[in-house]
Parts: sequence; structure tokens; C-alpha cells
Amino acid sequence: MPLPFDPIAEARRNWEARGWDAVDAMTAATSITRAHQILLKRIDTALEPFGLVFSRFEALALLSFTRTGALPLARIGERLQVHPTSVTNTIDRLEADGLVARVPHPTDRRATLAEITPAGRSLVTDAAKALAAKAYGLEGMAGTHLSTVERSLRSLRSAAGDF
Amino acid sequence: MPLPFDPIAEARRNWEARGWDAVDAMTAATSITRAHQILLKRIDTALEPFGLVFSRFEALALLSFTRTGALPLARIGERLQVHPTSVTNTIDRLEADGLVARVPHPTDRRATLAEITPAGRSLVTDAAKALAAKAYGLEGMAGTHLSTVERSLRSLRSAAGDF
DNA sequence: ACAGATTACTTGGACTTCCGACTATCTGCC
DNA sequence: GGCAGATAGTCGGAAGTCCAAGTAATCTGT
Repeated sequence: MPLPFDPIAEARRNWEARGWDAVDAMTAATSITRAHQILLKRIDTALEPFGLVFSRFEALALLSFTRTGALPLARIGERLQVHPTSVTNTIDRLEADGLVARVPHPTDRRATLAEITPAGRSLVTDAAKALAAKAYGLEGMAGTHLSTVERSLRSLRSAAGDF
Repeated sequence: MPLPFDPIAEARRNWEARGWDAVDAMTAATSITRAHQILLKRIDTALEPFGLVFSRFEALALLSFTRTGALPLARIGERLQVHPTSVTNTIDRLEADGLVARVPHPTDRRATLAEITPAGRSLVTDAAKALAAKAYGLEGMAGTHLSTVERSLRSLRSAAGDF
């Protein structure tokens, strides 16, 4: 049941009435937070029939793109921008489902490779189709807004040291 | 240590090479996810000296805006767009810190009001200042991008039934 | 050659969020 | 009146994320 008003616009009015600063940043930050929440739920719903969640799907997709289908866990964490612990957890689950296998690194005995299995490859292809059919959770957003958002957020990611 | 390339641009190339659909939506969704992650960490870091996290700060701010300084938990959940159990958890913590108090609803015996205390009021004011000084975690984003993002995401929130 | 710094991964713990289920209370309608 | 259905809040459990710390292996500089 929708509210009879936009809660973020309402927050903006309150902030301004109080004379609090950085109102534009506040509304942008709140919008991003809420958008993320909507997105994550929709994406996970679309992936649920495949037994995946977004983070596992992303890892699987990344592996499927590599030439050998394998990557050290640390490299996965870098590319997906998540904590090493989260990678361990993600790969644990994928491995339990037979979608990836842990393989020792050929030359560096510290490292472990995650290698996508044929089952993983097949599943990630189907899941990507299902996700695309749901517009990656962004149904309801005009096409022009998609690229606008990406462009606007790029400066934030860059400033955060992502690349 | 930054990557030598933008991981999202790289993902886009891979998606396109595979002929997967909805590439713009994928990059937008990934950007939002990553932006949220950056944001949340920065905001929580700024709030850490106050013993708050973003969700608790939001609840406190909301209460401080009301005429009586009190709101039923269900109303808080609606406005902040979070699950009832999350509200319970948030208020539990705020109450343990003496920032809000649970008060029985005057006419509806099912409902409980969360009422902000003087300590809560004082803390939220200071915390808002600290957050504004850090641009709500959005330092590095051009001012024009702030409103662009908010505007672009509004259609998503609206389509999701927020308002 | 080798001690110290760095890197790779895992474990254990704290936190937050959601869902399902449950109790208590209110509301609408016959 | 009184019962069915909706609403308010809480509890227990599952999942995901991060941090701190620990083990193992590799790299670096003298």
C-alpha cells in the first residue's frame, strides 16, 4: 500500500525546515539506499528459481567470462568489490551446489582458484536470460534514466577509488 | 588499491560480447548496488562516533520531525520502508541507548509509540551536522549529479509502489 | 640466505535485514 | 452481540556483510 506522498520529498521538506545542510546529498543518498533495496529484492526474486542470489550470480557470470573459467578468490573479490570473507562465503555456497569447484593454484600455493563447472555455466546462462527479462529489477525506469544514473554514479565510484 | 579499469565498464563489454540482453539495465543496477555499498560504509563511519548506524539515525531524525516526538512503530516502518521486524530491532537499540522510549499508544492497545528523548534529540542534531559535513557519503559527486540521480530514481520508487 | 613485510584464504563473532509464525487487539458486517 | 479478517508488535531462524585475527605461503631487501 503506497503512501499518499513521496517519503523522500517529505524528508527533504523536514530537513529544509530544520535548516539542516546538504539537503541535495541527503535526498540523493536516501534515494540510492531505497533504490538498492527495491532492486535487490526484485533481482533475488527473479533468481530464486535458480537457487541463486545476486552476489552468487555475479560471481558465476564473472567466471563464465574468463578464458579458462577459473579465477583466484582474491581476484573475484577485487572485481566484485566485496570483502574476502564474502567471497569465501559465496564460493562455499556455489561449490555446495556443484556450480563451481575449488582448484589449487598451479604456481602459488597460497591461492585457490574457483572454477566454473558445466552445470554452473548452463545455470548462469539461463539465469541471465531470466534477469534480462526482468530488466535487472529496473522495470519502471525510463531507458534514458538508466544511462543517466550510471553516468552520474561513476564519479562516486571513481572518487571512492574503485578504478 | 584501485583497479586499472572500471569493473562495470568491463562487465558491460563482457555482457555485450555474449549477446546478453538488457545491458543498460545491468550496468545501472550494478552501479546502484556499488554506490549503495560505498555510501553505507561512509555514512556508518561518519555516524560511528555517535554510536549510530544509518537506519537508527533515520528513525531518530523521523521522530525528531514529528510534532509530539512520537510515532507508532508501524508508521516508522512505512515511512522508512523497512520490515516491521527491522523497526523492532532499530527501536530496541535506540531504547537501550536511552535515545527513545517505548510508550503505550493512548487509544490502541495493540500499538506502541516510540518517543524520542531529550538525549535522542540532542544526539540526532549533532549527528546530522556531522553527516552533512561529509555530504552524506556522497563526496566526490558533482552537485548537478545529486539531483539528477534523485530524479532518475524517482520513477523506480514510484513504480515499486512507494507512493 | 633469511627476517620482515605482504598476500591469500579461512574462521569466529557481531550486525542488519528479511521471512514465517504467533499473540493480542481492533473493525466491519451479519 | 459476535465472529471473520485485518492490523500491531515480537520472537526465532536463515542469510548476507563486514571486521579482527590466525595460518600458510611468497616476496623483498640487505
